[in-house]
Amino acid sequence: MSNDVAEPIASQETESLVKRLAGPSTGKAGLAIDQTEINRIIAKASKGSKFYENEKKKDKDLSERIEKILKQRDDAVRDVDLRSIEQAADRFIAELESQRDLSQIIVHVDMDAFFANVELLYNPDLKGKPFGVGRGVLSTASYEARKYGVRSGMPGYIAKKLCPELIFVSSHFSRYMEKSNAVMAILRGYDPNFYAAGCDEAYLNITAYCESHNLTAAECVQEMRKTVFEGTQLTASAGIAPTKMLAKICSDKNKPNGQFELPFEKDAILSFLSDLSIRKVPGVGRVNERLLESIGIKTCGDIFTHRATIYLMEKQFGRQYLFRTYLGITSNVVQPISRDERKSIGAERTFSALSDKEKILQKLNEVAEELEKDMKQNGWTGRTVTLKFKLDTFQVFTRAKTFDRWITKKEELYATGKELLTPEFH
DNA sequence: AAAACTTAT
DNA sequence: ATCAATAAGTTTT
Repeated sequence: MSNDVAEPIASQETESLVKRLAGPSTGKAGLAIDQTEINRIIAKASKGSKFYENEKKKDKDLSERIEKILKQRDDAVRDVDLRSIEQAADRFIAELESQRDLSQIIVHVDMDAFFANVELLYNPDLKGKPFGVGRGVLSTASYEARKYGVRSGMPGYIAKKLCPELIFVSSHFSRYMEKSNAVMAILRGYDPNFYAAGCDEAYLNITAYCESHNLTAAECVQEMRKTVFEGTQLTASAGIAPTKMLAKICSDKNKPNGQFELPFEKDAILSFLSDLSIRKVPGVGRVNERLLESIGIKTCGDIFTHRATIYLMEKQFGRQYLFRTYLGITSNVVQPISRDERKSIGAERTFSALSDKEKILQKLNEVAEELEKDMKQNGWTGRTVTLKFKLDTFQVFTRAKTFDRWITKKEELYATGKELLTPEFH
């Protein structure tokens, strides 16, 4: 360690930018020992890069957007009787409260450091060591690595700065899929209608299972996690609550290899939420976090304090969503995604900047071929072709074209992509 | 409908 | 020096 620890953050580097550079998963996951110090190292490591400059611009744009919203709020709040707005909000909230349903037992199961723990089974020497899965950008990090602030989605070279002993392990997707299938097969036994949210997490409604097996929710989930472990050698954490949102938040409470049950009572739910960071709420990412923070909302409990502002600015903040979040009255419907609900399929590649048009078109052909292969494999098709392209400045653009016929062949995909891309060459 | 923006794994 | 791939939903134009 050198004496740079005390080096102050450059003045133009706002707090929000430093936080932004630390990546989207920071703050969602539990905080490491000294997140401020970690953020500083990350900001320093990425400083001056094109990525950094792009993030800086996005941060500035967001700050301006927030300023505008605050002006709108000032206009909206002027000349109104806040007391009566609050009463209107209270009536709105009371109406939502009357819809509370505590009858369903929802579970969110979340595999612990999934990719990392699968790799551990194939390479036990990694046990106890900090390692990350993936090259370039990490898919996940072992718990030892997380202590240093290493996170999924983090570029390897920054992870290495945070944890110089970090070991890089290549990813093996077929291994993860095999384990994922094994886990999901076990979960299906507890709820045939369960919803797999990605390869390492799932939502279940275990109300019927508990009833027919004469088990409490906690006993059922304990047994479920034990069965998963015996069948796969992998640990899972779980949350038990009356809604999907609450179950998901609870699954984080005793991670790894633990479970947490929220009492199925209104007051317990409200107090659980009251000091919970708004960032933990599914759907609140780093942008909405800043938006809400700007009007004083940092926790779910703050939603009530600022209910008048939210009520007045329905469009900007979405009062139904926020009031439901405050109450913990959100969806408790668990159902599988049926195949025909699929909305899009895509393929993308990142490569070092090319100025040669022919070479770029060659890349386009590659993704067209891969996309055709993926579509064929599963019998999918579509009528809108969207071309997405990213410059070396990290700016992202999309161009789309909708047809009145189904597009399936790589030749059509390539031709459409080329047509959409050509006007962009200059 | 197209493009941008946000979130999530 | 170096920051992904994929999908879905929302908002704006």
